[in-house]
Amino acid sequence: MRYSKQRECIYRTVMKSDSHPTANMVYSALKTEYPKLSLGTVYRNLNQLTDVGRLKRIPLPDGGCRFDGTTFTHSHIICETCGHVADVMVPPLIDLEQAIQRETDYTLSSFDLVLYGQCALCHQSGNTLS
Amino acid sequence: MRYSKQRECIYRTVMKSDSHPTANMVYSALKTEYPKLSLGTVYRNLNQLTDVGRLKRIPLPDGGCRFDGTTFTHSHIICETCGHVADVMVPPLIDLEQAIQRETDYTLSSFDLVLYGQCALCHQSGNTLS
DNA sequence: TAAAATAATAATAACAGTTATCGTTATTGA
DNA sequence: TCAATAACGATAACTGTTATTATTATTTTA
Repeated sequence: MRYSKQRECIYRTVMKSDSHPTANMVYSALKTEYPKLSLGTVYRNLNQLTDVGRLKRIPLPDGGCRFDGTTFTHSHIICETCGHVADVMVPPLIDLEQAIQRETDYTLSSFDLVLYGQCALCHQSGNTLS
Repeated sequence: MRYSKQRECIYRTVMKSDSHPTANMVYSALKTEYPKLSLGTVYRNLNQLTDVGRLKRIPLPDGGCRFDGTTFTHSHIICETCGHVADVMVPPLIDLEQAIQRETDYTLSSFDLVLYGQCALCHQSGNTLS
């Protein structure tokens, strides 16, 4: 993996963001400073950085996906009203592997826990989607 | 919601399938018997049935999504090699709500637990993706 | 250090899954 | 039975993402 200015910017943008940005959010954040940046470049680099393990991919139920610079094991809670994504450390799911072995013939390798709810802002302001 | 022959077929196809079919799988399963069936109709009805709560949507990490006629609370384990999706009853995540309250300001409403691994067939045959 | 080799880029086309449009058909309630 | 309208089929459009290709930038090595 060769150095590139674009990759460094893209990586730093994800790292310094606390909003688990999408590819498009990264692109928007950078296009003012680097007007010639291509959206394809953003996707390519986010994927490469993910493959290499420097970023994590968060697939969303609507098909989109977000990127996370946090590497330690954690889950995400998504506000069903405004779409904000927050980090959560969940208690270790100790019984999980035993349950898998009991109920299926699968070999477990990893899991994604995605929580849904409403963030404090949307909750207190009574916002809804409809 | 008005009756339609197409909706009934689509619903029954998901219910009797054990493979958590995609919209396209439902379409393929029915197009021989109903050659004039439109893929748009399949999507429209799967979405309607999901909105009404008669089906559940399983969003996959690759952006695709599958549908499930099982209504009771359960999770899914996905074979990373062949893509097969199996049902799993996971032990109740008792400490989850407390962890959310401790760490975030979100109100929890639901969660999706998606497990990844390898099914017995792929495991014993040594299959890999690459 | 200069030149060759080749990753990475920008621009853009292509692609997959899904949703929207619209004229037609089928269900339903009066 | 017939008017109102939900649902349909066919197809266009849309969204998020990946592939292509000619060009540019980084790295290797002579």
